Amino acid sequence: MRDDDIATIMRALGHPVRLNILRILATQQRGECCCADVTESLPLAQSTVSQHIKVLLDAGLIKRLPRGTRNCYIVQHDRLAALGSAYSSMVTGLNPDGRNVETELV
Amino acid sequence: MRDDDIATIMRALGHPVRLNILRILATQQRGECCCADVTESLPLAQSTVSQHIKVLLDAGLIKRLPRGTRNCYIVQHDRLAALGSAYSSMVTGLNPDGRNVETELV
DNA sequence: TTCTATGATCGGTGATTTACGATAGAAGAT
DNA sequence: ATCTTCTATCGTAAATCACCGATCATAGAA
Repeated sequence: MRDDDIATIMRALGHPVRLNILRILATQQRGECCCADVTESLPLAQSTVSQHIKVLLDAGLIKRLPRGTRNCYIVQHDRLAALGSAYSSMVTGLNPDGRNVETELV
Repeated sequence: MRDDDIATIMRALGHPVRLNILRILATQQRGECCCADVTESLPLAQSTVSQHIKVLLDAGLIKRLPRGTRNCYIVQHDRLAALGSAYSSMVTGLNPDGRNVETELV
């Protein structure tokens, strides 16, 4: 994973509302449906939520599922995991002693 | 770690130049000195680098060490690890099956 | 077909970010 | 004391972001 990709994803995660949206999406059991639901759970306009969703989409952190007249979104857990992976190896690489300060992986 | 803190750190890491700066700082063996060195390693003006450094400072990702006429910076590995920790538990929390997609920790 | 609901997108506003050159202050050297 | 070096900060311009209301396209219902 290139630096640019890491930065893009980090950036997408770098807003509390977007962290919240991920959580809201994940909470919907069966992954079924979301979107107006998300707006309903937040003190923001629909257009604003839609924009935040787009940022998450562009970062590949969620996926769109057209469901008739509405769009549902599901969290891309593998992508989140991939970031964790890339991040951990970056942190490990930064550590001069090579000791794994904490997270072991990859 | 609160969402706001996670978002702040993520955001600080959400720029390729800043990832680079972390790497440059980490590469200086003995953690000794940096700053003009950083500017030298990047195609950016000194003032711009200084601003990026400030973002990293504010996020607690690096620490300033006054060294006479110059300032040196060192990476705060524990802070990086703390984010990894917070991130991993967040991702785990997002996963409906509770299975740990990958990174095990905390 | 016409109506309704959903949600993406457009246009706009104000705040923030990224970049720069210029400046200023502090520490060390002369 | 003066000069030099280093670097934070200021001022500025351009780009991007976060938010909003309004609009438009689409799918389903009437």
